[in-house]
Amino acid sequence: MLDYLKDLNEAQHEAVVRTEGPSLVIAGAGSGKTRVLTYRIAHLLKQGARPSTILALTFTNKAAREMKERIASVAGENVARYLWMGTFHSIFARMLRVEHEVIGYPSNFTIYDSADSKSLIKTIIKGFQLDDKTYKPGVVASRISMAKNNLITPMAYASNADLKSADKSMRMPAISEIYKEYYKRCRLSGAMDFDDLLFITNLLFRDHPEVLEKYQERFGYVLVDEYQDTNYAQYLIIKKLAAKHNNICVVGDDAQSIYSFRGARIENILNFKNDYPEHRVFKLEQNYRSTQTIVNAANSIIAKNKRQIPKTVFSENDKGKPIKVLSALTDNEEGFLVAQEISQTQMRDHYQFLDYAILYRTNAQSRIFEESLRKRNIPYKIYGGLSFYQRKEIKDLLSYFRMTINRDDNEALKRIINYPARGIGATTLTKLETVAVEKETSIWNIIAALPDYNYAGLNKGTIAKIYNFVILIERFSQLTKETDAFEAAKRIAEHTGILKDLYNDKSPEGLSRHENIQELLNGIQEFSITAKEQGEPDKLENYLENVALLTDQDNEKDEDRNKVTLMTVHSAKGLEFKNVFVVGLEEDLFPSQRQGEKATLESLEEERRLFYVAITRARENAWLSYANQRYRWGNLDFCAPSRFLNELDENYLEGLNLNKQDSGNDDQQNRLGYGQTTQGFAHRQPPSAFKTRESQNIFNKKLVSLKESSQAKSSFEGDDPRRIQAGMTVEHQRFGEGKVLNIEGVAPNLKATVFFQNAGQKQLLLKFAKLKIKG
DNA sequence: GCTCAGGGCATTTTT
DNA sequence: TGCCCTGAGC
Repeated sequence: MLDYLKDLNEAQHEAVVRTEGPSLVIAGAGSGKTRVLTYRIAHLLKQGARPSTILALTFTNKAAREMKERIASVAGENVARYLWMGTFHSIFARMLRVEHEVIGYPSNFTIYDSADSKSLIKTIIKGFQLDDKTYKPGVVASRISMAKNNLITPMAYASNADLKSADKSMRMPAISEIYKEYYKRCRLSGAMDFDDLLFITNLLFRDHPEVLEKYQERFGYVLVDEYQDTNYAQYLIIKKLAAKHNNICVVGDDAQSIYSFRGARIENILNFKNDYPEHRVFKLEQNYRSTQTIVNAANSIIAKNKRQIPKTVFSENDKGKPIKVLSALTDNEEGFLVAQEISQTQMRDHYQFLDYAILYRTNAQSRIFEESLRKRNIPYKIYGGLSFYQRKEIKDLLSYFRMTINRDDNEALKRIINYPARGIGATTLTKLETVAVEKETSIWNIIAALPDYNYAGLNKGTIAKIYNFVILIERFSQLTKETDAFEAAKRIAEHTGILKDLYNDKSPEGLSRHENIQELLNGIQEFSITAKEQGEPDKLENYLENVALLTDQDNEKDEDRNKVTLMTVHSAKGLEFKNVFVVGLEEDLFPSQRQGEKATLESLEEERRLFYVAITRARENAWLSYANQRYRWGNLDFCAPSRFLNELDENYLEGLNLNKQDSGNDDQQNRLGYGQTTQGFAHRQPPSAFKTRESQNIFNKKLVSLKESSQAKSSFEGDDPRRIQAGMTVEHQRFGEGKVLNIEGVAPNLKATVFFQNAGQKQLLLKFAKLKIKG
């Protein structure tokens, strides 16, 4: 019995079996955190705790699913099914649907994703006649998000002097008004945004103690994964829910807290001991993932950080090879070096492609590596960028679904009222929206009862078109009630003409859009089938409940398995690879080292942790690479390697060849800069680390040859005719691939002579010839 | 109501 | 370099 406990070391074992009272599990990178969490739950179940009394919260669907599967394999599927296990957002969305009456929302409330939020904010800004260059919707959205994460209501915001003066100094004094209006309109639309799911849960618990008590009573055990990433709203929910039984177990690693920009508070984990004086601490310090070299090198980076929970992460694995530093003079060379290393080590040491990951700070950095991998025919996959559920065609179809479930959903209505085109344009929509705002109701309520509103001043033709739209949605609503999710979805896709529309579009983009719709329908079919099998509700409404909370990483394809992974360091958290390249380590990419940015001690420490997270993804080998010079936004930029490279203990490195100099204290470093990064013509000076004569000479020599060849070398993808230059490879719809011989004229009358392999030399007016630029 | 030329702007991201 | 936004013009 309990043989699963045998897999655990002493610290892990303790953390699993001490189930009562508050527990803080400090889990260093690769120390078996997920294992402890799952075994702890399994252990609770074995000891007789009912699954429905266990609340386990994670940050991603993937983490929740994996944990659930592992528990199912230990404790049985029938038990695992009844656990309250999921992401913060999905669990509390579920709770809010049950408790909708108390908070004055419909149970079928829509969940607005960030695009919906932004678009609503944009309309509000326009409606207030504010300039959206000053009031950037994204910035306003993040202010509102910040407020909600800190449980500041619109009212509280308006009377908060600090926030108001901060807004004023950003020249956006009206944010508090926008917040108020945004909050109101979400309610009128029967919609919650992501932050609302936590914010309103907090309001629910604050204003309805009887509801809080019900859940406090229910959850005998509360477990939280990645506790260092919780924001204030999440922190408070957990604290309240666990207050009765006090069986709270949080697992996390302060050294991996890298999400402060989205409201995560490292204080939550640092202060756990104050919140629960009678707590126990379990430290998982043995790293099972990586070589000693990697673990020690990573430790040496965060050693400088002041605020941390003391711990000694160690590895008993092989010492392993030193971390290799690749210093390239240009970004192209960096890409080349990385691809070369992959080819060589892969052949020499028989690795598969899935054993490699390339990690970078920003998504935009992926391009150069894509290119270099493509040149060597190395298969790769990229995470990040446009997610499946964010694609236009998917959002359009989902908006139809949303409208059939919650007709007050203004954002959905605005997307589809004229898609496919039915002659209801922007002017009409503005009129309708104005009336809706005036009457404090949803647009649907206006168009469903147009005569009551004097037809909103519309002409006869338009009224008829709107009437048809209303009928269509009514019909779909009926349909979704009568049939299962798949049948309803399929019929909607057909009847709206979306499917046919995309089917007729034979361009590559149209083809892929059609495929995407098919893929979505397949997913819905799968949902319908499983729901039926498990005896759960199988209506479109039920499918829609969670789809807003899904992301790309929730549907990985099989054919993508054996490929090199390209992703940001942030999204690599929780993953591991045998071989990891941490690339683009220029100082310029780290705000704490960028001139003109205010670096706080906190942000500097977080960047060290980011670097720590990156390195500890590697099991066997790690590479660190940087380029001293790259094209950024059309300018030649000089970069120094990040200071974090200098902070690494060189005993663990191979190939670091810098003029190390005293880097001074953090404050001095923050004021160091190497010229300007402004847009325009300002160029940077070579960094001081390269000011020895020798390195300067190499630098200059390389630079000259680079400048000479940059024209021919430059390659990119896109179809902006302004970017087309002689020497480029382009693709034409009819003539296929060709080489641009010369360009004359200025836009819009750019003429290009292009040599096509199959069609000979052609003069094209770029205005009419769509050329896709190829790498 | 749609298309296209030109301007302007660029962290990290899960839900 | 890529791409989103907008206003002008059809």
